[in-house]
Amino acid sequence: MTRARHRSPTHPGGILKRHYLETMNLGITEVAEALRVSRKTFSKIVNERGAVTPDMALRLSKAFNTTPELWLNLQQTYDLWHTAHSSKGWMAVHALAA
Amino acid sequence: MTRARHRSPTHPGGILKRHYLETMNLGITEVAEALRVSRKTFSKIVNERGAVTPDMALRLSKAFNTTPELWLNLQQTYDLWHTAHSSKGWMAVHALAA
DNA sequence: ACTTTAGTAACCCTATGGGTTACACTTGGA
DNA sequence: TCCAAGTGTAACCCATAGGGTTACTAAAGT
Repeated sequence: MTRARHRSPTHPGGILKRHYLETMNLGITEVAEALRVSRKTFSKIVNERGAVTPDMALRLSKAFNTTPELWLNLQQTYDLWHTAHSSKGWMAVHALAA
Repeated sequence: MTRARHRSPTHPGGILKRHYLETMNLGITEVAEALRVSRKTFSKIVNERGAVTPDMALRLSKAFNTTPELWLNLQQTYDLWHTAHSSKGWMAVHALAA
């Protein structure tokens, strides 16, 4: 089952900012051009105002030599936590299996 | 890195249909009501014409006593494969890290 | 003081999830 | 045979969200 967390999981933008941009001394404009996306699109993600889509995950994986799953998993964990804590319709669902 | 696959990964709808609905002898209408979503919404997913969202993953996890990650991972793998094979803009991205 | 880099707002377009209603098809039981 | 139930889906409506461009503002660095 979902491990209970008290605080929001890390947004992929935070990882990008701290573990990539700052560490490698890269700017948003620079990376956005390398990714072949608009500066706005990348800026939104880095500042945690946008989500990493499958297409963006593929771009990030090529740029930083990682797996696309790394970024999608971060995004998924983030999204799931926020959905679980902001909507409650799913709590009304009753089990069909034991 | 992404493991090369020749064929599309399984859509969560296929798992639902074969491993849950058919096995447990459940109908779409029945499950849709249990999930508290419209028949159409659930039908689209089962017939692989709709995606499992975080909210739906939570509903499915309660109904079938699984983790929401199970469903989201299936969807993610499916989406990633299709994005990688249908768009190619990401291939133009050049590495910023070795 | 000028240039570069960033954050962001405004606006447009497109895609998609989710709901309701309605129609056509299939199947099983009365 | 006839009807009800279950199912797939189309037509519509609404809201959200990603992505692009342009432009303005602010903060650094040269």
